[in-house]
Amino acid sequence: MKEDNSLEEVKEIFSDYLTKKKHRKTPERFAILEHIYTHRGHFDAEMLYNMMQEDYRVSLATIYNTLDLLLDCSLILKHPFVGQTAQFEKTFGTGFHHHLVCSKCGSVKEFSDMKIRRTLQAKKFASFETTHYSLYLYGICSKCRKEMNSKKNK
Amino acid sequence: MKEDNSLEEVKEIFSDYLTKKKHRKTPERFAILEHIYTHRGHFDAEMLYNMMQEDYRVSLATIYNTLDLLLDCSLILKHPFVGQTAQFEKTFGTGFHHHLVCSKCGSVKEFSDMKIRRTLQAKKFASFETTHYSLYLYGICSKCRKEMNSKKNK
DNA sequence: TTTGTTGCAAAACGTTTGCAGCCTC
DNA sequence: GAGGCTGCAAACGTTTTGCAACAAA
Repeated sequence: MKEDNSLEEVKEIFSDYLTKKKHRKTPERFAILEHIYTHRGHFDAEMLYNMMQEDYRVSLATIYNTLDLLLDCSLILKHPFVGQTAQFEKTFGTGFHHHLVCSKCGSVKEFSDMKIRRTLQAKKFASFETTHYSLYLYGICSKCRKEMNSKKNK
Repeated sequence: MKEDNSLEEVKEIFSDYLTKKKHRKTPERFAILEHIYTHRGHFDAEMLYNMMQEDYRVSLATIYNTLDLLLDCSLILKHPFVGQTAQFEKTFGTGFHHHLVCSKCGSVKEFSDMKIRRTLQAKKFASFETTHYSLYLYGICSKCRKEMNSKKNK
């Protein structure tokens, strides 16, 4: 699947969703979707706002509004990181991955592990229909580990 | 391990931690710890504050301060649920468990799975020191599933 | 034409901070 | 007695809301 196709595909999904829910297809909404899908990695509302100021001006309120819609139709996901601002990520074309979160500096790295993935996907419940999962490993990244060690030696 | 012993044990851990870090052993800190460990389930700062008003008055600021200390010595953990307020949970005497979160009604259930636990604990990184992990499975709980089915049949 | 959506600014919310007085150590 | 800790209230940063103007259907 090519990047370009992915963008068109995603716009269509959003369009269908808006139609189904009887929401309006405003240029702002599609501009926001487009910026998200031509951007790499995680982002929060303000990063998206700043990024968009250059070529398509929208208000923060509209960004929050649209993020809710995109969440509802699963075109983005909201990360439950412990911290100040809500982090988002697009869901199409990113491949599967888990997250490493540094408890010290809050940095987030991604990793993939097939064994973990298989183990989790195999899990079934009688009275719960799993749609997706999120796995976060917390700890200290190498950068912070170095800083802590050098402080200790003082 | 009995509940009563667990409380004493936990107080000792906290006491040792405070000594080691050269922090003071104030009555407020131990009162907060005690309330947390005689309470079941998840809680947030304000719930704890309201709960404590009855028999030991502390300020919200002190609660936040103490929660940070308890996090630092791993007597509680902070849940990265998607949402407004930070959720905490005690770490001793609760057994290990993962979480099922219903995307429809937001209810949270716990489950245990040794295979998953072992797989995740076995994972090691060269440049990341893992301290803990959190796993959340999202989906639709049986109650919401029934509601959705009965709506569809109308 | 209707009514959902936008931008703006103000409000709300959880959390953090500054500071005077208190109480461990 | 010194300095960390507390309570209070004000400040902070993110997200939500109220409202008038606008534009999609």
